[in-house]
Amino acid sequence: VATEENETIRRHSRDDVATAALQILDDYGLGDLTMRRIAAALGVQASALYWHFPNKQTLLADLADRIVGRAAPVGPQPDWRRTVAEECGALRDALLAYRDAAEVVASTLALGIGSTAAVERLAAAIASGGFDEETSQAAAPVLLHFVLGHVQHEQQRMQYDSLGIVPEGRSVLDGQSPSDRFFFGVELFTGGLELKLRQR
Amino acid sequence: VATEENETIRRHSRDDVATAALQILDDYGLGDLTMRRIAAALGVQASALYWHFPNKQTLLADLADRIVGRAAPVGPQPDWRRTVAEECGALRDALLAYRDAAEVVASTLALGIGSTAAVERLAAAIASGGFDEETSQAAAPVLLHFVLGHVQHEQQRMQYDSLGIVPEGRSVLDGQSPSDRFFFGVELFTGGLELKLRQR
DNA sequence: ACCTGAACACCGTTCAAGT
DNA sequence: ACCTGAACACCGTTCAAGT
Repeated sequence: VATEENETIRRHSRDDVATAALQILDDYGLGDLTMRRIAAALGVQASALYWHFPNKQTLLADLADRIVGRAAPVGPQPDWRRTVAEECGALRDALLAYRDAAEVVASTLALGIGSTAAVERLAAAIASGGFDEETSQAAAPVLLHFVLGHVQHEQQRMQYDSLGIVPEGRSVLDGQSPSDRFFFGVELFTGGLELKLRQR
Repeated sequence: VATEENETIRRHSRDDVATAALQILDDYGLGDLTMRRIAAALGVQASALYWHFPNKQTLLADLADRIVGRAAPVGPQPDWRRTVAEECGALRDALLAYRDAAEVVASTLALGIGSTAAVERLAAAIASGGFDEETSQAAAPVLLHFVLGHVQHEQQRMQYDSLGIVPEGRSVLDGQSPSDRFFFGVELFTGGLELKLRQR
């Protein structure tokens, strides 16, 4: 007879739900990421998800954590500005790995839920330049806002492009790649910090 | 007998709808800004709104334009960095004037709808520092992303505070006001540009 | 020119009940 | 421990029809 440790009667775990949600996010975008759709992908009723997550917001925060958590570790760099740039690049790559990821992370950040892993990594990178805690802690969110805003735009553009829509040929900027523009923005930040350093 | 130029039979204009929506946004927040609620405020069916706006997204874009359009003009300043800071401050004030305004503007910006007024003002301010078109055009969105991200956080905090929720005492930053932190971020940007200028 | 009424195709969430 | 089924209270949007 079947015993209670029979693994085959196991249904879904919290992890299964998050994985299915991440898949839907990447395949269909945030607009199609509904509780009903996630449930359907798991062959389950929407109400079943509420055993694993108290609400959709919490699920989204979990997805945001997973996305940011996949950011590659950054090794030692020649200087602190390079460290910050590499850290931002790693975060950007992690966001670009999932459709609408920047929007997901930005919204959970704005709601004050979700982990502080991203800001902390950036703060640590800045602090490696010899800045005091106060400066690092103040500068990190500034950087993060830029990164999220920039990638959000990039991903929006990707959407348009995949739909064949070409909105307004922006003459001047066409010469630079999104990646170039991104690191230009990062350099503006580190440049500002550099100046602060020199003025001491 | 009544003639067709009788003004009293006039119902609502596009402007009335936007004004009512702006009022609801400020009083109840973006989450409660539904087509049905706007219609109710005007004493009208939700479907009536679709005579004035093709969809909700367009309405939101219009609200974003109105909010940004209310930003105070900035007079001549002692130097370009001050000009940029004042311009950012004016934009911030305009956003702080309406509840959830930063989120409204950010979302329409991300969607690629809505006017480019905000970026253009910032680009002009930067260009006043003697930067070429390419640099100004690349730097302006960077700044805007920061401004929107920052104010979004401020407004989120205001929400929490009004609900009596106090999320995690952030020891280090408590000494600085949101306004201080904002202008610190702006200075990081202009500092980075300043450095670029000196290196030429 | 501006609006109604009714409908369509959805949402997130709750909760008693099942296994 | 995990899920069903049914319901609740909503959404945005369409469209024929009214005045």
